[in-house]
Amino acid sequence: MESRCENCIIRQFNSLRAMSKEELKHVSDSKITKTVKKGEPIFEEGDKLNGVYCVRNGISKLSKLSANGKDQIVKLATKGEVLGQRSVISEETTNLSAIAVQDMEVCFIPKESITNTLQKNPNFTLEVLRHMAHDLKEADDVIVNISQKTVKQRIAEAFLYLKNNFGEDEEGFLALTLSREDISNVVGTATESAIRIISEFKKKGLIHTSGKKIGIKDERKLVEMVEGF
Amino acid sequence: MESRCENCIIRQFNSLRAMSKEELKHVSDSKITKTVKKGEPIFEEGDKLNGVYCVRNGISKLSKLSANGKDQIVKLATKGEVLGQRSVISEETTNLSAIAVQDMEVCFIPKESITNTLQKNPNFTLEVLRHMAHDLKEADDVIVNISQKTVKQRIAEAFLYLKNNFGEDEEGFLALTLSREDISNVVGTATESAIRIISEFKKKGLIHTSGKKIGIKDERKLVEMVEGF
DNA sequence: TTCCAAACCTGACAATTGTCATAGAATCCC
DNA sequence: GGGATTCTATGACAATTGTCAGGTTTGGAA
Repeated sequence: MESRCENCIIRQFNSLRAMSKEELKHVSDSKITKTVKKGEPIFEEGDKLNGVYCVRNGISKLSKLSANGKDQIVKLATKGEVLGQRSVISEETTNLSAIAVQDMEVCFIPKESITNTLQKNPNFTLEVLRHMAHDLKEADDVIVNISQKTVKQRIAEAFLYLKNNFGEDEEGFLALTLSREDISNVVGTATESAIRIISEFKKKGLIHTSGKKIGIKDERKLVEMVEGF
Repeated sequence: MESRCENCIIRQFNSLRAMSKEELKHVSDSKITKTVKKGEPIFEEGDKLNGVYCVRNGISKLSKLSANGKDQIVKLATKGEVLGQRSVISEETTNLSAIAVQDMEVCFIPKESITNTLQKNPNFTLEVLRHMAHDLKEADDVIVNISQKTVKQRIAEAFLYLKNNFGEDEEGFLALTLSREDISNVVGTATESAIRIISEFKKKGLIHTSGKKIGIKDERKLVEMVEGF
């Protein structure tokens, strides 16, 4: 894999593309590439982050622990996304945990590179701002969905989301396989409820499964369900 | 009321404080002060915004309509907050409606003043970024609360939030009086459920009411309830 | 003041969802 | 390969929440 940020394609997908050559060079010299195995944390809620993590490969769940001991998954981050930005910008401990749901490769970028650039390069700052504006809009959508839709609708929506964002494998299964527990943590429900609804979808022919893997069979009906029919 | 932005105290509470004198002068020359009566919209979901609105007085609810016809209130904005920033920054139509829940006075600032400054003044951009980072963190908290807490807990939490953020009047009632429907739209539940729970709280001596007005009587028990006792 | 519409409230019931208990299936590790 | 552990699955039940269908109160306009 390319080890210089200047040549890293991933950069095209995130705010780092607004950095100047010299800034990138500096980032590249100070960055550390890490591998994170499935199930391992990149960072955990409450950590003080000394930098951000640029995802080169794999997928991470960003979650927050609630008082009753359940995790709520707030976002799934993939190739090209930068984790920990918010924490570094507001100089607070992070409010979310980032845990790999697949083996990952990430680049740790010390916060100095980021904060320096934020102060000097308005284009970069603006680019980061645009990304955050987008995230905030998505968060608003999540709020409305969770509060106004039934668990059934939210699960149907989650499957469609997984298909649209992470695609399918050759056999027609969702490329990103989440445990039943993770699925329930995405939609904000009990694991048993999620399992039950998955069984129901299977019986109705909306999806097919093989072990943990889930494939979408009748996308149209799923869409209708999300919309409330 | 002071009509020049340079002298407006409100500015101290938001990102406008990072503007230079000349930038502020420009904003002040192009701004338009408007009054908005209770119940009237400042803008509505889907509108293309040509600027942002700086709240000088009063309170606005930011809400999003769901497929089933119910509004979900995502945030309550008060004096000093700037509405519509996200939409202007990402150059998209707004995803939220802003409706006054009290009579308001707002300053409309054309987007050119904002976008120009965003490109030229990194301090301003960084300041806006910090605010948005904060909003995003709050949105994450809302997601976790809504999905992991019961309606009862969320209503208790809403009352505490209203007290902490908007205070109480001389008689000990919450300074911001919301309709029962608005309360239910904040916590994401049916209006009847909200009313029922409010009655229950009253019976248990946690709150007292007078018409629409609600006052907190036993803050400690409300806090315990939110935490799950 | 009086009337009307909107907001508030309550009951009854049904649907949804969570909890607990238990069992089978898959996976990991030695 | 076998045993332990984790994940998946299902049933039974209870709790929560939503819906519908009335009432009552309140507030504002004529």
